[in-house]
Amino acid sequence: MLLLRGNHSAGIARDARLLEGVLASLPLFRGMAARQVQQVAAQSRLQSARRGELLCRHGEAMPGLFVVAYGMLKIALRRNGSEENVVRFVRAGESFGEASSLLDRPCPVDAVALEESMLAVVPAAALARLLHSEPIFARNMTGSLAERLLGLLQEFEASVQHSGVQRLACYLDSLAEPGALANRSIARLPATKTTVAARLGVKKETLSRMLRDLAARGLIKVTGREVAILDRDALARIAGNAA
Amino acid sequence: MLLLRGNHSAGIARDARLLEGVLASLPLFRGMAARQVQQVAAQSRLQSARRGELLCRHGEAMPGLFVVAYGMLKIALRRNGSEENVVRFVRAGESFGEASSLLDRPCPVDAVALEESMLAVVPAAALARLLHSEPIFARNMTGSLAERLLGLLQEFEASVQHSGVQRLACYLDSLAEPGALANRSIARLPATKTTVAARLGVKKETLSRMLRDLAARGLIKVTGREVAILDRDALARIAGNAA
DNA sequence: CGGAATGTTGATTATATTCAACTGTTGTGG
DNA sequence: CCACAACAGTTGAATATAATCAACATTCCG
Repeated sequence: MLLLRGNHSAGIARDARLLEGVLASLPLFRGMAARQVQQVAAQSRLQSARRGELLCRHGEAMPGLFVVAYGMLKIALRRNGSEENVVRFVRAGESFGEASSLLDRPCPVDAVALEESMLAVVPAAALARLLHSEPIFARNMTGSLAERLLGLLQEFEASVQHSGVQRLACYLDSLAEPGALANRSIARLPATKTTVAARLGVKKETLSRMLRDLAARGLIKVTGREVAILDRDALARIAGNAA
Repeated sequence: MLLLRGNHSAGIARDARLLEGVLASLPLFRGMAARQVQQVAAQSRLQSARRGELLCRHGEAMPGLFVVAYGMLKIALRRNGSEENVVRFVRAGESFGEASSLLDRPCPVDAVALEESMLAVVPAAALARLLHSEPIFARNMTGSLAERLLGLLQEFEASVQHSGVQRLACYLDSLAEPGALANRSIARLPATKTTVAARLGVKKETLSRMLRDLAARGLIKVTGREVAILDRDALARIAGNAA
């Protein structure tokens, strides 16, 4: 068992509690006895990651299920050199790597920390054991995988059938804070514009132009990563319309 | 229990056997006792479909898990009117609808029979029961969903990062018969060119032009739905290269 | 503070769509 | 069995969308 903060027993105890807490809050372990979750935690390890650190490279063996305790990751498909396409962001409390861990397949994507992050890593072997011994876990897992599948399908649909602006409009809407007045809101981009562009499946130049044009039409106002949404209805109309 | 061929008891018996055989051969039910599979079959029904028949429309309630006994389906995303994008073809022995049945969500896609087909339909409720009572089934289901997820991810990758010709080259290669000489083979398109175009994420005109150009370069020879692959290596090179 | 990373803007180009006209194929009812 | 309508496929020209290239501006950490 590798923990991070060396051999100070106080640090270890703190880490163990963190690990347990992170796992317990995951939908995957919902409904399981606290003792069971403790056992899983005992088989897992914590891993910290600095900004830009690669947690898992495409084609490498999958170390296991990653759960984000704090920080944020991007899951990206890479091609020769610098071109990449971000599939999704993984935020605190979310996980990735279920499918390839379960099937013991090499990692199909790159996972990169976008900021200082802390992760719990549950080894594939532990997952396999749980899958056989804990029916609740197996059921939770089917649910999670099914959710992920439908989500990816939706992503696929958006990327294939919507234009760049449509995807942007839709994405901004999904980021919009629920509060505030009906037609206005604030969206805070979760990463650099370049990375958000990759998430939307366009180049940074294209995103820049799209944002400029939406701003010129008075629908939004961009200030760094803050995007003030001035006319949410119009934005939704763009997101939904053909062309 | 609705069976198809009316009340002739011989027909019913035949249908019951067909149903059972179809389910038993499905990876999802691997490792389960014959008696269990029989029970599932008893809760399921057969459904025939003519060419072009819509089995399941986007947004409608999901009747359950569909398993193709014979024939072929396309799973497609539709947008206003006629535009569509084919996610995958479902052949005999394959299934679809696991995820949305399990989560009891509306059907995320359209499913259309491409030819005279016969399907087994396992109601969502039966799946839910199995998931709770049969640990083997739950495990099989995680495996199937994980496979599907990785497959979709790969599909996603291809569609986002490869150009039209690359996707075509890759697809032809995947259809190529393994036999014959090393560098030559035959690929038979599973559907009309228009549908294959939708599968590749391009319009029929674009597919037509791409095929013409590949033929002009001597890499393939097209005769109706038959595509003779004359230089498989060159094709693979196109599929793999950037641009 | 200074250099690297990030973002903007314009000009040009690549890729695929759309529109339109036409040809070929298929399956069905008279 | 043929005629004919519906569907499927081809081709060219014009167009849309976003990528690429290049130059410059800004921001952010270290």
